Amino acid sequence: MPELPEVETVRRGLEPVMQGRRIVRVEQRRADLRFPFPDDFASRLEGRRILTLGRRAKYLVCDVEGGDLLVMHLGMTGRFDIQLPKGGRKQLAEFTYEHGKDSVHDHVVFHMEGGARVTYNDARRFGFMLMFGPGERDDCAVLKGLGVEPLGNELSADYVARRAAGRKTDLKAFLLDQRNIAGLGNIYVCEALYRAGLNPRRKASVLARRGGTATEATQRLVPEIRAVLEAAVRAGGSTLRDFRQADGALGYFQHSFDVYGREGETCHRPGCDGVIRRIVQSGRSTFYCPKCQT
DNA sequence: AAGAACTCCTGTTGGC
DNA sequence: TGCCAACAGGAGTTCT
Repeated sequence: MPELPEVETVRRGLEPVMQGRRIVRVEQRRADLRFPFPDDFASRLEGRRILTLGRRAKYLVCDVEGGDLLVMHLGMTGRFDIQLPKGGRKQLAEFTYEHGKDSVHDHVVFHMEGGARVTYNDARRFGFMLMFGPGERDDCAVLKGLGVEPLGNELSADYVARRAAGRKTDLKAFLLDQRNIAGLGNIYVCEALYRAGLNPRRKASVLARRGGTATEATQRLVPEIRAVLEAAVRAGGSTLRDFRQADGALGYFQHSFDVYGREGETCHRPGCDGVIRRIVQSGRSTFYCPKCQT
């Protein structure tokens, strides 16, 4: 659920309490999420420092002291809550930690040096945590096949044109496929296609080269993907159902949606009086304006 | 081999 | 109010 902007928002929230800090203790409350936890999950982390807390696409990636790579994915409903010790260096007993009513879905608690607690909660358990040793990290399966990072320099009209060549799938599915561009999800694909004025049902091959250069559609789409993601990161992500920033604050980009969740409402584009439609593609809702997305 | 369908799991929402 | 079906931000696996 969380797409790139939400994961980046979570990363920024966790960074001050996790990066460079030692994990004192790990409470692992069940054997699996979407996948089983790694063997010795807790013991491989306890007593070790998180050297870096990074993000790749929708994954949180931690370099752990000693050479392990910790890879975490939030799935649809994963979130982290941070509890800080009241007044700084106090005892655990003095935490103002209130178990939410859904604490049955608190699956992992990281107790950090300095007293912060970081709790992973995930109702649907589509998220996961995996670890890769020094010899395994280079071919870590979940990260290996990912396409380019949309906010990085590798995303270009040429790259997209190359990936889209000969593809018979529609634009929506092409952009959701993490092997092409890694980090987009249902919401931001809808929003980017809207901004670029492209109909989600068109074939991905409209993005392929014509006569040696990327098409005008591709030239339009690529900057819009960047723009919508950057704006969403600036807004702290989008809050729909469960998403919160790690400090409990709400993201507010959902107020800027042009199409997502706006079925039956009027198109925002100046001069367009289209009505936003919802269709189903690849089993997921697509929202678009049939009048100005062509 | 690409593309589509199915699957995991729980909570919320909307219609009757 | 209760009940039930539809739906939810993801993505690996399995089919055709």
